[in-house]
Amino acid sequence: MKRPTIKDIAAAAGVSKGAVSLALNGRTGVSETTRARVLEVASSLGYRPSVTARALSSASADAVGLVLVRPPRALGDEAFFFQLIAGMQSEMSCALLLQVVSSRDAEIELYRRWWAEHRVDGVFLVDLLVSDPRVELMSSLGLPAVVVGGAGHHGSLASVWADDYAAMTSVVEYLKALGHRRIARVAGLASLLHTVRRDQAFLSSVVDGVIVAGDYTAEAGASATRSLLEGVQPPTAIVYDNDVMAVAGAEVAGSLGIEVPGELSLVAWDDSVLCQHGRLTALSRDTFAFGARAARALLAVLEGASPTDVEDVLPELVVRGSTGVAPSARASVS
Amino acid sequence: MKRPTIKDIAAAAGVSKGAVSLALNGRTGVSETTRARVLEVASSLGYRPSVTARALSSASADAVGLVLVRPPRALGDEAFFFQLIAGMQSEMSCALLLQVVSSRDAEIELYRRWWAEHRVDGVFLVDLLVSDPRVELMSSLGLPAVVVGGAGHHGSLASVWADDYAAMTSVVEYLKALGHRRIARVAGLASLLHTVRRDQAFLSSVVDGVIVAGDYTAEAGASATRSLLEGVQPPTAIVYDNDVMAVAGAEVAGSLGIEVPGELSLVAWDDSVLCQHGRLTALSRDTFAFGARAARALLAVLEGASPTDVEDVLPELVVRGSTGVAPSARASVS
DNA sequence: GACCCTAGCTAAACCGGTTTATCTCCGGCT
DNA sequence: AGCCGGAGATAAACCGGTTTAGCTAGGGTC
Repeated sequence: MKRPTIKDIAAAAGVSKGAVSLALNGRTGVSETTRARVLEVASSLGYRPSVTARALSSASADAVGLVLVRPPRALGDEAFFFQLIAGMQSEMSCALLLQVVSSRDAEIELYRRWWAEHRVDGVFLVDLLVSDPRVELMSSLGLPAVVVGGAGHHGSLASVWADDYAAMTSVVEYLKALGHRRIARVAGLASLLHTVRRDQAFLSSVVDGVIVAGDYTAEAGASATRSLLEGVQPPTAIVYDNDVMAVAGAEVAGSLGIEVPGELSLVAWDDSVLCQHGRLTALSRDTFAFGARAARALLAVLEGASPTDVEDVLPELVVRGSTGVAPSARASVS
Repeated sequence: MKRPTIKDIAAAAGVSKGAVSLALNGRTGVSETTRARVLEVASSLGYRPSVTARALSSASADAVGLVLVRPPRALGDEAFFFQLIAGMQSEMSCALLLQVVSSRDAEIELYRRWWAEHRVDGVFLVDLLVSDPRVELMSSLGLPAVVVGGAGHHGSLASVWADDYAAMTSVVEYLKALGHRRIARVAGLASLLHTVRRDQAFLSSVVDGVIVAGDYTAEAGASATRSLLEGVQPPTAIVYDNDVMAVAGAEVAGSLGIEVPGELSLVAWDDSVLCQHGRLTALSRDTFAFGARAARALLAVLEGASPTDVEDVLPELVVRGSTGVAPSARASVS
């Protein structure tokens, strides 16, 4: 089986290849009668232009790219990215080229390759680092890109982000209002920009705070929680950087016989079915909508709009059963 | 910035384009000394071949495709697909072209397009229907494909599958051994092949069974469970077709004051963090490994191996707190 | 020495489009 | 009548590779 090409149409319509190209792309240079005839022939032959061929002559590749740096096995548990991708897809008519690599270097190499090969029209940049070489790379390559989730301005790149600083501050204020003073934070990867941002917000608004590093896995959440609770001065509240660590932490607290929220309050960052069923108070944002917004931003850039920074709505704290008045505060009240 | 092309290398090495192509692809027709020189020049210039251009002359597209038919919003909750994709990626060196569409027709159209445009070297087919037009399409197009999750033989296509029939039978036998007689099944979409297969297995091994249709959403799981439990003769055990529906069902049972597993046993199909935290007995399979296996199968087909049917390991029943001896059986014992 | 074969390379066509240069024809203006 | 301009079309170059046909030089054979 063989698909019709532009040459077949040209022959069938009795015109040249060039004329067909002009006609199909709605450009001037052919008469309306000829254009109509060409379109007629094209549709009757079931013609579909080849993106591959078109990409060769420096036009659109009809795809955008996303590279995730992560051990593949860990990826499956992170609903965040899948939600994000689903949201992106909802706003995109073109395809998404997705590849998972295991190192930052491989990621950069891949972006170079995709660019060199005209494989994508633009890319999403996620997991922004504190000083991210990709930002510089994109502008030097001239590859349209949207920074997803990195607060602040990034060179000439468009970005879509949520205000992690304000969100963290609001969480801490909420806990402080409940009487909590000794508050702990189980953080995500220290190399990520939003981790630093949340760290800053946490430290500047908390009274007596401690930060433990984590890596988003259940194991990290459990061990961090254990070390915090078995320490000399255990906190009365813990804020986790994702849902998986928070649920694991809740389990550890339970196994240690510590009552939630009576003796310990827990907050998860990013809501999910997991938090809903664990009755965990969580900082909720609509990741699907976030992805959709990112996709729109990228499409806008591809259409020539000047890159803008779009701030997402502030994450909202969904209070469930895992947070309550601090034990010390309650003691002084009673 | 401009990437070096084969022409640049030819000029730098003082040979023709054709010779460079032969040299780079390890084909005969150039002397070893010339080949060495060309490779030298190529690497010093940081040359990367353009897949786009290569695809034009009917070679590899260096990508495989996956189309998901689903309302995008619903996708994010289905950890199954993300696990699957993560597993696929772990075994693939090439990129995955992913697109979510909303109708079966759009899916077929997309496969046609990708094929016509040489955009992918092969595709994965998921969510196999009872009589699936895609199977016929693939062989008529000559597009290499792997059927993922559809038990049985599908024309000339390779397939990777788990034995749903045997798995369902083992679940029912397990429940029967616990004394359950009135067993219900909350099924997935009736159009899917594996749903039918599970239905058949369920009906042929159960004594007094009833099947309620669902669509994998929490809402469907909840309403199906409610109608079952509020019926005249409520079942003593329910088997759900996925984790989301099972967890929702457990919640409904709780809100109705029905004790699990005292009065009602629950089993989920496909294990997940959700089941682990809900202490739900679940039929567990390694979806990540399943995806990896599918990827290997596709790569094998691309390399010219004749298509084979690979049977995945049988899902394993992980018994947790949601299943126990049937109430009637217990009554007769005491 | 004539003949043939083959290794090693080049030139050119080809893939399916886009884009530019060129060519023709027709109408309007002075 | 002569000139200019623009619309409408074509041929050809181009994108970056692959592939094929053809050319040349050298070695072996009789």
